[in-house]
Amino acid sequence: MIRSNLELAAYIQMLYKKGAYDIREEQFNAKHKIIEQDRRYNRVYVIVEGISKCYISDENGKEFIQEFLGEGMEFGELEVFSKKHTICSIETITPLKTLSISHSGFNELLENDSLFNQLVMKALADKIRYKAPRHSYQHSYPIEDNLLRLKKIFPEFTSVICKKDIANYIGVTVRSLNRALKDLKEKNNQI
Amino acid sequence: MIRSNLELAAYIQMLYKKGAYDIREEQFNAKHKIIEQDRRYNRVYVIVEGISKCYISDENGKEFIQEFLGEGMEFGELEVFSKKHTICSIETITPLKTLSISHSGFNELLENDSLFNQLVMKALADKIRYKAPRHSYQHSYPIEDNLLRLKKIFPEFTSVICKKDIANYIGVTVRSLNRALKDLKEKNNQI
DNA sequence: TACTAAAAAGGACATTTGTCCCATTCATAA
DNA sequence: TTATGAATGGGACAAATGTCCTTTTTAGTA
Repeated sequence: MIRSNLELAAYIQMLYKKGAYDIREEQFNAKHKIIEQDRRYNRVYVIVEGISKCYISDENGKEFIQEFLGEGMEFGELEVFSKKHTICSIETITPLKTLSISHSGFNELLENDSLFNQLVMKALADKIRYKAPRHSYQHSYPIEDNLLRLKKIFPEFTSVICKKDIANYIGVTVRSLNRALKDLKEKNNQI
Repeated sequence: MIRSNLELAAYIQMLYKKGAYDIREEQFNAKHKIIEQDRRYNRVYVIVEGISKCYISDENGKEFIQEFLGEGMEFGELEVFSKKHTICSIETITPLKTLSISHSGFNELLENDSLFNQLVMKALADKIRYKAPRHSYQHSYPIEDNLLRLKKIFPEFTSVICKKDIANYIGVTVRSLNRALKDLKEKNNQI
């Protein structure tokens, strides 16, 4: 549920310590919007500490959360490959510490550092691998099943992530989420 | 709706003509399952001609179609980066012509051909960019809106793709799809 | 402490979608 | 040509989810 990539986190920190390229450290408070949908930015970020959410909002303001990003997850990288606007917003949930690098530095690294290249390639592949089953599962199973599944992979999710975000992650309304939680409680399946 | 990547198609054909690596041409009939979920394979495919579907099936046999793949789309590449089982099945819709390359050849290309590396990287990024808004849109809009949207980006979709596949792509039952189509017809919004 | 806004919980009802059927059409193979 | 199974279309009802609203709880702040 909260994605991470410890290998990438370790590697980017190693690069940072070596003082290579123009890697920069940044800190953000909770509830800070780092990236806004449909804009252009010129840095790629890797999370070193904390949790943020990556979401799409539609014209009615509805949010659909794509993933929760934890240590080692990168964002802003898609726009390096296809020079278009961002498709997601990124907002911190907890205070966040990141390392970031400019598009040109990122490209240099991809070109010259074969291990970095492989790590980024694998990170992209993992995002795809992860998304596919999640959406199909959510679509074809009732809310209760989705909650039990979340509980299994991340037992304390209800205390870290607010109801609205959980609902937007599963793709239902808060009302429906509450209903499902209540029903589970009555069945003695505490969440 | 039917994804394509003409740049990659052209590039892989150029490599094939040069006789480089171990690129091999293959043909498949319609309704042939090329890749089965939860298996291991050791080749990466690029579609040169035809249409196939990429789908996940659950334990009840329900299919959820991830994308329809057209010219230039690759499949089987995710398993090069993370050495795990396939997450999707690939089945042809029309007769299909592909070029394929072994995992080791693919890795060699990534390592030695910087342009190929970039094309693959971009292809992965595009798969992510494409998936995100699609799923969130499907989730938050009624079936009719989804159909009108499909109609806009691919007007003749109903004649190329069977009802079951369209339903599995949108993530609804065939019954619901038929209901929506009928309602649209009554509103004079022919599809 | 008292006030305020946001988050959480849930009642009542409407709407959408699914499930379970059955009838019809279409394509294909015997 | 006939037989067979798949694809299509839709009726009737059940179940899941959304919408709209109100109340309660919580957390933060004057």
